[in-house]
Amino acid sequence: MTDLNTRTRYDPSEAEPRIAQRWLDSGINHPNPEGDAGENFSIAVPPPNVTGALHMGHALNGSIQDALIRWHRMHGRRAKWVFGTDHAGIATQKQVEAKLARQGVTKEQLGRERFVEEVWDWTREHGGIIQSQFKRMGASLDYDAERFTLDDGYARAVLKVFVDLYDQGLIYRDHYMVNWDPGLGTAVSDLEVEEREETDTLYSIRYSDDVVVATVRPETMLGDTAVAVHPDDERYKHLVGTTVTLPLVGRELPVIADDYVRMDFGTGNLKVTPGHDPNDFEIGRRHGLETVGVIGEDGRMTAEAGDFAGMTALEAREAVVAALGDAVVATEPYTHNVPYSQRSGERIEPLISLQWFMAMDELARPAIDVVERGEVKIHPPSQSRRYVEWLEGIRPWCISRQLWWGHQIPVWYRGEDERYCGLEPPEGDGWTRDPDVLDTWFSSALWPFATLGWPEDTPEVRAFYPTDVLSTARDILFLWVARMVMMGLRFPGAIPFEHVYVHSVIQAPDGRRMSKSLGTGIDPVELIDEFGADATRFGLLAMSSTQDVRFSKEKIEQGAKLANKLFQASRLILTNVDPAADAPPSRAEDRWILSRLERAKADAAERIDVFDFSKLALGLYDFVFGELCDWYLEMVKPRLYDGEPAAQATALRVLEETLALAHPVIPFVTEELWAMLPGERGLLAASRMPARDPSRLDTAADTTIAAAIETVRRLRSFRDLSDTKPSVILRARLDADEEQTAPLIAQLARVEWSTDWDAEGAVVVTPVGPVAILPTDGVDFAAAARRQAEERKRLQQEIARAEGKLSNESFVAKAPEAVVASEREKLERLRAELEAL
RNA sequence: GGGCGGUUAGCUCAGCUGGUCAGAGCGCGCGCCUUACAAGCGCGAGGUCCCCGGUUCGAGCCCGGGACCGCCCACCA
Repeated sequence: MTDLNTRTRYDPSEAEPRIAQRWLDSGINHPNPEGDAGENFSIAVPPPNVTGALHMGHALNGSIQDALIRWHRMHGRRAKWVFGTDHAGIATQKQVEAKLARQGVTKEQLGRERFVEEVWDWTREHGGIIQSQFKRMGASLDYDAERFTLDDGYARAVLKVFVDLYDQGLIYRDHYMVNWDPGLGTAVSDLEVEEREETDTLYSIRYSDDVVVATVRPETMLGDTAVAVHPDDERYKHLVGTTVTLPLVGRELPVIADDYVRMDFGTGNLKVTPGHDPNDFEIGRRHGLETVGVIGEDGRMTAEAGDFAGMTALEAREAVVAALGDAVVATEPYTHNVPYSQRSGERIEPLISLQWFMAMDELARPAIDVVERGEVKIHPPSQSRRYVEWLEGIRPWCISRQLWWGHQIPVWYRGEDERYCGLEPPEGDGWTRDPDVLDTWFSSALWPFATLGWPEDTPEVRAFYPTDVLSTARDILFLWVARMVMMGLRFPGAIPFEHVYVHSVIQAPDGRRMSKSLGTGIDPVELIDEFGADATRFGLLAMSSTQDVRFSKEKIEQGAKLANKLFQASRLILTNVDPAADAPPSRAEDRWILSRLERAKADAAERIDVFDFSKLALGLYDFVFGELCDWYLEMVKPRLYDGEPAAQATALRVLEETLALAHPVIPFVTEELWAMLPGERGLLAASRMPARDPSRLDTAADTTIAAAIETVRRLRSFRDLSDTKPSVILRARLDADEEQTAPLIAQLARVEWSTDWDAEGAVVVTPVGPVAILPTDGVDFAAAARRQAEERKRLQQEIARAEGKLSNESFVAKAPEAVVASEREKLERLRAELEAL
């Protein structure tokens, strides 16, 4: 162990690359596809964008999933953590478009085929980054079976699902109101739209003597095809069935009655623009109204807008208001929610477009059922309510995107009315393929099974589907998780995962969202550089929770301390034990640490079970610091130096098991130290977690050592308060019978037991009985006496409180006996302590 | 407009079914280079558990009301 004699500090930057390579070389990340999903353990990683870089969310989720994978692998299960990336249609296409723009080229100039080639080049160039970052984290993903949502096999799965759903009538094409992103030039789904509160001007516009409408978007009036009033509105009943003339345009608008209209808003007259407002669209469908599109997909006014054609919507707004002149009877500031595209940040333009949709009702029902029946368990449970409510209100999903990068829709057209949908192009000439691609989430929805080779009946599918856990942040519960459940049930015919763990979102230290654009992001790779991967993993797990949390560097530092502490403890133990040492525990402290270790093992198992990673990490820290290092190692040190076999064997055993227990959280340092343990033992990552041994739980030892520890604490406290230097050995007399731990207490508190029964001294009350501190040089007994007086006062107060409680008749009468009894015991104890003082 | 979560030590957070529950880490103060670790060790000071009512022998913990913060959902021009 010369190594440990010279290495005085654990250096993650030196050790981690070395260890990561050993794992990769070992093949443990790539389990054989044998057995069935019940006996194996699998997780499909939420696929990062192919050209993405590791952010805090990946790092946290990676730490969580890897802890689970390592834990279950160490329990003997074939553990597969499916790795791969997502083609991320919009995001990736945008990157390449931006790159081309810097070269002064547009994608149209290149043409579709060459543009897609460019994107492939781009993904190949930037695609390996996140993989290497996951490796730095120590994530034991199955890198050897990496998948990509656009690779051939995956694409076949996507097209098969499309064709099947098309054949079943669940996928259809329709002219329908969609969220149009004018910046990207594509439709986006409801989930990709976010509302922002804005203050605009609300214009009141006179259409006729009787009709005044209100709108924040005067330019849309050009597309009005009706005016609506509430059916019960007495003011306007006589108008229903008549028409008014639309100013500027001259179109005759029927006045219709519809429940949607609110009588108390404005005048109670609603302009109806079915072409540019989702509500008006619905009204239009109910009343068979004409639809006029005045804003085009380029965000400019169409020919339908007459004189205003070609203007941007905003320019048209001003122009329309100006043209209306006196017809604008009032303006007022108005605060309302405005839809924006999450992808481009552009204001969403609702317009009618020919798009592909997926009917969701039939798919949603089973996905609701499996959660309600508990076949899919969502943690924390509050999230399952959100999930169910969302699915119950689900609407058709717009799955087509006007992009070039993605799975092109497998539908061909010929002439006006011939249409073909299939896996292979149709026979014959003159067919044109639908230019649109599928929403990226369409392919992501197949992730848990398409990655395993479905629709083929592969050994991987049989061995690892359904997966066990899906871990993700809250924001894609609907976007992704719900859709995977629907597709899993519909296609392979089984739930895609048994547990959904919804982890917290880590916010910036000031509570804002971590984001590049706000400048609030923290790069996990920099954390790994500075503190090591173990520290980063530990810190992220420690700060995780069921709710959002603020990033705290302190937790990462705590992780670094834990890694170093284990390293130092190993140095102490491994440089002082004889590898052959073998003897059963001989003393209370040996039995105590084995008992505490057993508790720590049980505790960790419980935490893993309930997905409480914070307490898993912090519990390890508490055990290593608060029990193993602060106390046991300090107690056992002299015996280690003396070469006592029982001490050596116990220390070694506890170290070995502690390394194993901590491995899922801090894999690197534990693997490093494992290799230094005596004997040939292979990789820790491939080893079995030490079996639980309830026979080690030892209440007697727990009590004995807890008393000794408390005694040491009180003696140290006395030392400090009496200004006694640590170097001074206190003379003290133990006025009680405590042979078992008296030497231990003497050692740790630096006292020397005296048998001078006649001497007077300051009394320190301890759990093992009163200890008299005898006159010693360098001890300020006056200070100690002051301290003792304070202590006496505190005891008196507590006694008074306990007495008060016990003399309260209703307390004694109504409180459970055990509570009353323990209160009595407490009072007895306090009285005894006071007496001793 | 609905729904959910939060408000505990200077900071970040724990506190299970109401009865040693007032805690941890960091920070702060004091003291120590004690042959594993000074990025360490020991000791210590910090809290009207957001506010107001209520239930109870007893309430951070339960109930009602309020304040502030955050998130999600939603078709009100």
